[in-house]
Amino acid sequence: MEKTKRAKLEAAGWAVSTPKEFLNLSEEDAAFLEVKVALAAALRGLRMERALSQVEAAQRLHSSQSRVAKMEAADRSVSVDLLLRSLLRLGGTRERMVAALASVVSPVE
Amino acid sequence: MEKTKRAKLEAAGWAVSTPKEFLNLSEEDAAFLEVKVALAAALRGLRMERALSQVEAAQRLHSSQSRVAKMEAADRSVSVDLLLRSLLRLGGTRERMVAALASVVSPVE
DNA sequence: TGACTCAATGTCCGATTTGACATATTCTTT
DNA sequence: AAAGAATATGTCAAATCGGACATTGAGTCA
Repeated sequence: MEKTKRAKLEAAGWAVSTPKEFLNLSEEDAAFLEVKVALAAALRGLRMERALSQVEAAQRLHSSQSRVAKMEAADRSVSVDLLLRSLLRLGGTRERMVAALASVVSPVE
Repeated sequence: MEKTKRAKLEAAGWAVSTPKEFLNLSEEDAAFLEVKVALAAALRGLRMERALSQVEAAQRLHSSQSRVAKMEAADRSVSVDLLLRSLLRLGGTRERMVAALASVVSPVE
């Protein structure tokens, strides 16, 4: 959640806790979200390393700036498929993908 | 590729080689496919471990038997999102997901 | 301040995905 | 071999995704 939004909600009397609790996510959905967020972060990291603007990245991906922004924000309208494909197209290795996912590894049960 | 189809193609005089070459896949698309196939295999493995039929697995996933079959076959109509969510819902851990992906890890460049 | 670049967000609509159903194929057991 | 269970495959309508465009906001430089 964005800082301003969080502040507004709290000012309005809402107790804002974890995203999972706030959004009523099941354990599985939370885990899935974590994966998505990790991949989104990896994409941003890769783009930064390559010193590309979102516009330039979009060109290489045959996509648009807005979609790149949404990918990096792990937007609802972005699938893991798109994130993986984009990572690979930007030159990410399989190792890198796995490393990104490994960063969220922790027991589920 | 299915056995019968491959046989038919070869009978028709086609030299059938690797899926990548046969289908004209780019390096990225090939890598993406590998990931999908690995996740599909992991799903089947998990279902087997749990000793579930596809019908039973479908019930737990709020899906259908046919879709489970397609998931395990890494069908075109199945997204990585669906595979990941299904793995998690069947009780797969993040470790397991990562392990499945790690099995396809190899240099891209 | 104004012009400019980069990034974020909302919306549209064509394309893809998905649960469901029907049907076919394969496997197992007798 | 026949019957039944398990699995595979084709299709479709509804839901979701994704590229594109417009707009906004935030940061930078002259």
